[in-house]
Amino acid sequence: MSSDVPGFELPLRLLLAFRTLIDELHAELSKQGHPDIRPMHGFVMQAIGPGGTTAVELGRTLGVSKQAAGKTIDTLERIGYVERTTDPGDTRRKIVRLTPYGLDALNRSARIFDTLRTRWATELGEDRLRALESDLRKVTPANPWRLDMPGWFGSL
Amino acid sequence: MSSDVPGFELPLRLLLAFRTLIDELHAELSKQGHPDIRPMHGFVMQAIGPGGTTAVELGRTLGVSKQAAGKTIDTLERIGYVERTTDPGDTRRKIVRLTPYGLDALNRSARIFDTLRTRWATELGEDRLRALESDLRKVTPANPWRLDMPGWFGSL
DNA sequence: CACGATAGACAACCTGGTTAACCATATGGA
DNA sequence: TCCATATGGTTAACCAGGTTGTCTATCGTG
Repeated sequence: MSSDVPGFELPLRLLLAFRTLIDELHAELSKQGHPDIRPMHGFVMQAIGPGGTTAVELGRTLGVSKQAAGKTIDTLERIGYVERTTDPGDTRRKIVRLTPYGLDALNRSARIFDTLRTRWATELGEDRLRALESDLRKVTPANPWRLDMPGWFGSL
Repeated sequence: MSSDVPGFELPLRLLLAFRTLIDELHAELSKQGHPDIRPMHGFVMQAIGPGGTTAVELGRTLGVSKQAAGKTIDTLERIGYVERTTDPGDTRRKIVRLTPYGLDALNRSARIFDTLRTRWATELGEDRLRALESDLRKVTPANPWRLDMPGWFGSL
């Protein structure tokens, strides 16, 4: 049957695995000149992308309200990771762009994640890791950016 | 190499997979008479266990402050999932115990998780799922209850 | 050109964290 | 035995990151 694993273990392990990666990422980022970055900031910056975005658009991408997106942008702006510039073609819009510092954090994050992935590949075997990735893709939504976590990234 | 997967995908998929399970759990719990339960409550109740605990102890188990644990207990008490009784042997301590309603939620959660696991086993194949579980165990801490997520279960 | 739709900001509120301070009770050593 | 210290719990003030509702400014179209 299916219950030799007490129901709670699988979800817990998934969460823990995520946490493990994120914790190590931030320990490393901290060493590499980004001590103030918070776990979700990396995801938000990834969602902003190199081309920039707006608060409304970011909210849609992340599945949170435009106000929540605006607050997050405020924070990111305050600590120097993004900047707001007004769109010359539409003065209502404010384009949010990564600063060089923000871009640096994003690039370092990607490299660190690659390193961590390599470590997992060593621990599990490349084949097993690929299988794991493939299986995770099968059981999760196609568009990974539609996080829809008002409260995951947040309350819970 | 390792970068045919853009670094961010693995952590994201782990989080999404967790989310997927939790969302379906709560959709189902809601149908089964537990509409007010929040995602973390199940984990907290699991951490409380059938024998009961105290605020300080629960805080230690979950890796949050005793005050935070106390607040969570307040909430759980308010919605009827736990009750506080004073310890006759030490009048400072207040034993937190699951109510029958709380126990019911916990039991149903376990059953629903089992059902979801079975669905994954169908989608992925039992062998693949076992491999996934085994691999997750390899890359996560031994004690899954030491969540240490002040801010995961929480801010981020 | 007026009106509806859109972008952004602001306010009030909620949840689940944090520290700090405090009170009551246990407990162990002089 | 008594007092100092440690421990359990509560309260208060704060923070981050969500929510909804309201408001203003601007865009774009009939």
